[in-house]
Amino acid sequence: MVDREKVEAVRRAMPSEPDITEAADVFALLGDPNRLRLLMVLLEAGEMCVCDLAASAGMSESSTSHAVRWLRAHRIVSAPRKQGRLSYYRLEDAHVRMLLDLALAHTQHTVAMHPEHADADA
Amino acid sequence: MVDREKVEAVRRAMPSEPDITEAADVFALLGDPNRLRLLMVLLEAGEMCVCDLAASAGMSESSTSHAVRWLRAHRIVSAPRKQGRLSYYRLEDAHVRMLLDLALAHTQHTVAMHPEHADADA
DNA sequence: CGTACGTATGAACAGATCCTCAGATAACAA
DNA sequence: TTGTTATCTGAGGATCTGTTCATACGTACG
Repeated sequence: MVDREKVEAVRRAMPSEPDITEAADVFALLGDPNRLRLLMVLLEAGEMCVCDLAASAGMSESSTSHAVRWLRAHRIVSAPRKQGRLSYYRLEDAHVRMLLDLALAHTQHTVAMHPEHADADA
Repeated sequence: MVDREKVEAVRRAMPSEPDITEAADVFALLGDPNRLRLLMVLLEAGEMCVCDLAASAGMSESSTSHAVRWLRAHRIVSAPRKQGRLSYYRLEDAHVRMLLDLALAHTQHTVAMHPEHADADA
């Protein structure tokens, strides 16, 4: 008992399959707490080497390296700027930066709506 | 060989753990192509019953129901408006709506930067 | 009442995911 | 050179995810 007409209209307006899977890939990348933490660290720090990333995100250097590799493959972080033995990474993708900002705004939403935590006027 | 100072500064500026895991949860929800397709359908259609959602997204009604249940648990889609045997769902979360819009903008980014596909001025 | 339909739910299986461990590579120092 | 450090990479394995199948629930219509 499907509304053929409505369904057809919606299907025509849908993004292409490759676009959907690509978007889903990016969201999935942000969907892991450790990777998300790494990206938040980069958002804050601007540029960091693997060992500092690991320390900041509280994860092992190995899994950090794996995660960064994954993010690099999707052009979310840059290729490393190598300085001696250190590899410095940066956030590359402006859209992802916006997604992270939005997520932050969402989490701070409650705070924003209850500003009595700040020194309001008393 | 960790830069203690930098790491400490970043850690202090980080969002709280619950906020990060909550954000990661939302991103993970959007990270599945089928769920993302369902949400895109809702973004386009405004409101839809399970069978039309399934047809529009090209998935089985069972997995659609499972997916919607999951999205419902995270307040991303509304509780169903029941009309007879049909359950109508809507996008509930304004932030998620923004995330979806951003994702769409990203996928259409290439097109936007190469407007020669449109009748420019010639 | 009983049947048909739309939806909801649970179990179970296949596939993906992410971590750790171990080893490899490259740059620097002695 | 040899040893040490920072990073990278692959394999193994525990865990999670998402689908399908089967079934149950509630509503409408005879």
